[in-house]
Amino acid sequence: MVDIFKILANEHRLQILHWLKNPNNHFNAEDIEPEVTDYGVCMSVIQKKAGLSQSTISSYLTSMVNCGLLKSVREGQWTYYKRNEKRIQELASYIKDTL
Amino acid sequence: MVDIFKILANEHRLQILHWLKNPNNHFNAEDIEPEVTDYGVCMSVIQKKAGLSQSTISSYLTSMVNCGLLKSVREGQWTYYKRNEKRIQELASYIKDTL
DNA sequence: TCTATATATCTAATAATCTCGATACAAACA
DNA sequence: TGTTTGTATCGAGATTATTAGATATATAGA
Repeated sequence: MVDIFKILANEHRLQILHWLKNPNNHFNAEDIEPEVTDYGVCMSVIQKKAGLSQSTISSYLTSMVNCGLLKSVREGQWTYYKRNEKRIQELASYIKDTL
Repeated sequence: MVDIFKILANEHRLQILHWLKNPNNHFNAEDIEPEVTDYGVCMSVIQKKAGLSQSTISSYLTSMVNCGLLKSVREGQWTYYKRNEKRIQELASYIKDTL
């Protein structure tokens, strides 16, 4: 559980999580088709919006997948990321009932 | 919100929050009367249980008060700490609905 | 095969956090 | 007033996080 909080203890990662809640509200679907799909949003699109380096975003996203907050799918040369809503609700429940 | 997650991103602080959820289950009320009261639990009792230095616990508790997770009351030479349940539930709601 | 694009990994510099001991302050009490 | 107990603050060394650039890998297309 500490590991999840460590991931959330960063402005940029929180933002990414928020953007991915409603990708169409935060990423311009017209400009970036087909990088926003049912699979999620691909790294380069997230990276451009975040304004951090590609290596930083890559390691952020990897860590978010590792702690279960995101899921990823590799499709050709792209890796798509989406939220793991189940995990996020589990976190909310944990704080509500157990923390 | 990031600041709250930073506070939670530490094993010891998480433990303290958990101990204070049910102080009587975690602190021996007989040994330490009257340090566990309606006001909460005093610092020295928390410090002894945590096994970290007094200065560390003091700054942890202060930071937890500052971010709203705990409330404190000074009574004579003691400072008592208890959870801010309202704030904790707000955090759970934020994660559930907004994050 | 050569090139361009997307992603992943490695290395390193800077910044922040962790944690302690020393010390200061504050209250209780002999 | 001097001493003890509880708490707060300061300064510093060790550890961890942040973040970028360089480089490697993988895929798609000319």
